[in-house]
Amino acid sequence: MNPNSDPFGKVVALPAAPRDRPAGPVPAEPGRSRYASLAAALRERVLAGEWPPGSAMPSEQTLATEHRVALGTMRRALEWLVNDGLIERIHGRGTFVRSGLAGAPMLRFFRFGGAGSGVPHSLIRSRQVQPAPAEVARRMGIGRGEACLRLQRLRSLDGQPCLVEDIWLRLPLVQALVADEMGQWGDLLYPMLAQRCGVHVHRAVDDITFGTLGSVQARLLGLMPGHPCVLVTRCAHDMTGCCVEVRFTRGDAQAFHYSVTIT
Amino acid sequence: MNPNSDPFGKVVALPAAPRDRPAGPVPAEPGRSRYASLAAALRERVLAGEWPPGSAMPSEQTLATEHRVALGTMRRALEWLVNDGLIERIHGRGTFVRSGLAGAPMLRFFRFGGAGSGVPHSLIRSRQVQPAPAEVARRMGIGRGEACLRLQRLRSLDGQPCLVEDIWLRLPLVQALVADEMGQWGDLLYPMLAQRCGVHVHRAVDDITFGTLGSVQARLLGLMPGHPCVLVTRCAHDMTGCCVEVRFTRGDAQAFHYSVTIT
DNA sequence: AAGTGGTCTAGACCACTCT
DNA sequence: GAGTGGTCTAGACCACTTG
Repeated sequence: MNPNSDPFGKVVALPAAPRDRPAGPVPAEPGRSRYASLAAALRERVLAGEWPPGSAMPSEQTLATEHRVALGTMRRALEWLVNDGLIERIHGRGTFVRSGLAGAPMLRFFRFGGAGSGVPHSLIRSRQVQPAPAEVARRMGIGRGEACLRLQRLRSLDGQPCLVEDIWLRLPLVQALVADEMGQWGDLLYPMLAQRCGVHVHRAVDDITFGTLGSVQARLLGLMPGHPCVLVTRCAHDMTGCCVEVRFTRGDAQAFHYSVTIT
Repeated sequence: MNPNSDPFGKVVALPAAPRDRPAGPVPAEPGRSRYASLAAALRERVLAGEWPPGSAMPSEQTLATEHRVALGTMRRALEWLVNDGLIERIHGRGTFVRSGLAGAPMLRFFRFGGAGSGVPHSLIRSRQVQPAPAEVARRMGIGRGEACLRLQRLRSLDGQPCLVEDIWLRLPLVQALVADEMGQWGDLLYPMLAQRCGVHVHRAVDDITFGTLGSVQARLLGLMPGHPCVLVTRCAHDMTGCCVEVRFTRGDAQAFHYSVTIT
């Protein structure tokens, strides 16, 4: 594998204040391009919180000078981080650390009759601190039985229930939500996680499989028990790669549709 | 929308032999970067067949000289075409026009018990020239009832039938297959299309929905009629964007799985 | 007007592949 | 060794946003 295709595997130990380094070009490690090293180094600084999500980074010119590389090289490194989804650049304004996914709408997997207002309404059916079952623990990378915050949620479009969700959140990361006033919660989970817990969901993996509805789920959705359903199992990660959420979403298989393009 | 995000919308009329153009830099159209124009121009030359699929293009240095731009600018243009999937570059060897998808395996949507040899065995159950039904015609962008080559195929893994396929191919593009000796056909359709018809599948869109098996399909798969199934509807396009295939693939919904990552 | 990212240049040098 | 793509530099100029 080209060592540059994943510039983040190995990270150079860079002094906190690169200005203090001796003169001369950055020592590019053998077999690794300079911009790959730069990208890895910058990534570390972002993850360390030097520039919090949503804030601006120094200009490319400043960074290039700091790291004693040509502007083009620094641009190349920043480009990597853009493709990686860690930062975004806005012409004329600056370079910003991304504040995470606004939402990763489950609805993109479904096509329900109603035109829909876009974001479905969320009803929290229950909130409990519970020990993680085996699958959740495995996916979250924690010990079986460790405490999680569990939310059971029913989502509706135009008053019509369409998705049932079983959400497991990592503690103590979301401790703030355990006793929080739920009346204030919006319809979107991730913006709330960012706002109330400082947890920024940066990447989510959705696993899609087929199954049938249990009796409780069926009743909530107004369908028959055993009705075919789609199960979307999501693992959401923060910037550092830590899994902060495992979610099981079920919806009518009839309403499912998804499109994939191959090139 | 940034006019550079799709550099192929508008194409500069370039003389066939750019060497003959008057001296001076390429006239970048207003609001369009030079490398975007270059990418569009090169794309035209590829589509026109100047360098057939699988063959090498001139070196970046040669192209840069021909088009009277700096090397870096030409590299940027070529990079576009790489991301677009039209060409690929190999360090030390050259730049090549991609010969199309080797395969876009349907099996990636399924997880069947057997370890599997990778490519499933293909059995052609029928081959007929037939008028296109409404949906096929619509997706293929042809008139309803126009003649297509229809293949019905059963795919098996380790001797176990797993997928039924209903394939509609555009005529007269695949005319060579109408009377061809089927015994010679391999298990993969696209390499054969390239070899026997000169049709290179460059992009495929798969639409996934759920449904139930008809009686014939069920019998072929060894399942009960009405059994839940996944229906993958594929439209395959060649380099020029022309839809050359519409395919309906059905398999056991229980075996379905797919993973999507969001960033 | 000042500061930011985006484009483009011209050239040096390196790494890889073939013969 | 010749030819290819990949990296890196140093600098000019343009386009966009903000005060």
